[in-house]
Amino acid sequence: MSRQILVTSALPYANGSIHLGHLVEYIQTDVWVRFQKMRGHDCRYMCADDTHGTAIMLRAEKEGITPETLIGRVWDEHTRDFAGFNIGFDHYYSTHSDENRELASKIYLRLQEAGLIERKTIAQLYDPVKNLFLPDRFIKGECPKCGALDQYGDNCEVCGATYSPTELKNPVSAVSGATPVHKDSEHYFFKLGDCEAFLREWTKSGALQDEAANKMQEWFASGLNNWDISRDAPYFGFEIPGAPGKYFYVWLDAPVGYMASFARYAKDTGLDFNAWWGAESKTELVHFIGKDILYFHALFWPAMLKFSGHRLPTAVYAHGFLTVNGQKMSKSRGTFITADSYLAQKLNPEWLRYYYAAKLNGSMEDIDLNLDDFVARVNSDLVGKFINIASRTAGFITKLFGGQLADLNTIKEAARASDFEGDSESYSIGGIATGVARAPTRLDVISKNSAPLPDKPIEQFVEARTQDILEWASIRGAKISDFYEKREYSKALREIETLFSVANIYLSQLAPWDLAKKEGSEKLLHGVCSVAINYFRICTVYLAPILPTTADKVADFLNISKLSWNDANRILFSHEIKQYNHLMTRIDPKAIEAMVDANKQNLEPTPAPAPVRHAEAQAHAAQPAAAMPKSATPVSETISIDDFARIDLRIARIANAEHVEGADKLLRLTLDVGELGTRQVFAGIKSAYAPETLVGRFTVMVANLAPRKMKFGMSEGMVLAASGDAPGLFILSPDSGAQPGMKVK
RNA sequence: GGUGAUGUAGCUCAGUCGGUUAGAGCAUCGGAUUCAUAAUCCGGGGGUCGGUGGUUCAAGUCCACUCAUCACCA
Repeated sequence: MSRQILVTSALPYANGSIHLGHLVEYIQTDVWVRFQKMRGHDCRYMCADDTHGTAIMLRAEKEGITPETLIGRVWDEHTRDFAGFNIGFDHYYSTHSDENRELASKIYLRLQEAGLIERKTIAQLYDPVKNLFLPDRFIKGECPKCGALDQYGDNCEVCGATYSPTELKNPVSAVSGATPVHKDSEHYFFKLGDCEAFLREWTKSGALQDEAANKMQEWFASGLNNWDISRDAPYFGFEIPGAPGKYFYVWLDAPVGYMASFARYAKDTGLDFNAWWGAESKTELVHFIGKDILYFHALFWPAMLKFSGHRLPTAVYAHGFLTVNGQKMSKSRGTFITADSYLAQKLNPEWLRYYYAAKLNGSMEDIDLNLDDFVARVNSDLVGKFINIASRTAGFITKLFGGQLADLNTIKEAARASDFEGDSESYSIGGIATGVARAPTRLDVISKNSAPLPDKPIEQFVEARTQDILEWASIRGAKISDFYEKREYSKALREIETLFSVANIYLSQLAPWDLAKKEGSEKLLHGVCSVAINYFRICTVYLAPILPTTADKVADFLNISKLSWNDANRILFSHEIKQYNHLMTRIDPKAIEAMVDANKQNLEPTPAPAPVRHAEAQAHAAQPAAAMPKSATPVSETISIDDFARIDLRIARIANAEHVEGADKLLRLTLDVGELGTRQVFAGIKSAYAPETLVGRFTVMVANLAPRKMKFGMSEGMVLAASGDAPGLFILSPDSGAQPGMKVK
């Protein structure tokens, strides 16, 4: 029976680029969604940008643009990055939408009717210069416990203490540098404490992983506090109905964004919103999230849904974080890798999808991206064992059999031609048991216990054995689909990798290259290669949720329509396939190094903490530089705007960069300046940059600097770079979106 | 600080209700092979299961303590 499933991933915050940490979640979700769709279920994948909050407001202000412009630009970047990794959202929206405003207001009003909203005046730190209440993360000062300097308002990174911002010694506003003052304000609270009985019950509904349910018990034990859902103006968000000057806290309307994204999608496609979100909905609602935001999705969100008359989540699946080479992602190590920089190195997104899948399971454990292991695993398993099956047999089909696969009987005979023996748990070839025996096989269990299992006599297992290698591969699909369903992708891939192995053993045993030299073996040769191609096709079906692009390429190569899960139960015979073109190349480790280098040098002013989403938590990514006065180079003499306008600054793409023979400090850059053509510039940046890491980067150049003849040739401009007393040299980069030739002003 | 999770081969990970000699892939070493965009097959070596103590006929697995790492603390 076909299920109706609405799936979401957490909404990325519109204040930063998508990086490889984010992608764990989107890839995890996308694989699950694609799997469900392949099984024939009606599955819809919703997401959106999370766009509200103080951080967005200040970031836009700093850039001199409206928040709307900022979130529009980030939406473009995010959707482009996601498309680059084949994340197949059915709809990707924004929380800054009419639908979201309406739904958030409606939910709020219903909670109010239910008596779950209360007002209370609280004192908060206030920036008297910017006239702004300060979120915890925008206040810095000395830790009240250990006295460490320059700590955020919620916890100390030195001693780990947590406290409230009012306890901070010598507090300073990170926005203006002013000393914050205490100021009273009336806030609106959602009475979460009143929902405890319901939440305790819901915890047992099976929607949560065991680990998460344990966590909930912890939270219940420490007591549920009411939730502050309002923020004072100025704030970028939705004004609370009936409360002028008060805005919904970003975390209130963020999860409503799931609903709003669907509402818009439903409007556009004619679906019935209430059938999916009404209290009586028969559909499934599945949220994929990071473990950091469990609190919001396991407490606030179900309580909001319940008491506003909506359906509840069927499942909330939390995953762990990404580490790179065993450590937290770090900008200085170059392991804070953006989605964009991965794609810019022409790395295949399916490699990463495969590697993540090989690591992912249904738990909240962190997963590690070990870059050496990444290269090894993709090259040997994915390309060497899987792709190679087609690569090594397709040539025979094309050259000797006119691209035509053998007929059904020939294939069936060839599928039984090896010494292959398999039951559903293990297999052996030539009498040598291989592979799957990591868990005891059922037959082993029987001999170990020296008595047949009560429900299944040993004869059944023997009968269940098949000598048909294709049938065996087909049978294993049940186990694989079970693992996909449970998000145990690493286990699913283990099974699939066992299939690769069997195919290669089969081929080495039947040795088509020998058959091709032997008289009278044409039929067997044809059969063996056709078996291999069919086997490859079955593997592709199992891999398709992880490797959608490759699966499409395989379908094209095999000259068939898009693969569905049931294709693993069919044999393709007497069918013409196309000529084989290589489906996937190996990873060049140099490209990985280059990507890491590129991320090292692309240092933003401040690091964002790894995979944290959402406003206040990520606020220090938007840290203004003005916060702390520094001893600095004195400012140069004042100039007029006209003086400044005389300098023609342009965006340039570094088309080429090379060492200059005989020069200690210089690199020769060829700059693409769009309509202005190309310029040759000698830049004194050899000490800081390897030429190959510069190619393709965007920077800013002075386009109207008088050309200067140098020993090595003409220099037709100048590249802008920052340096100070400390060692280091940093060339400027525009935000993505800038095009060569654009004027900087 | 409190709570939860994790720690198994050089690397990445399996290991179900405690049960023979702790498994796989990669890496490494030896052999075979040449159809394959150097990719496959066979075999070998490699382990104090973080540490200490306990329960048990039997502990990677259960218990206590301890060390390290990670996360959460609204």
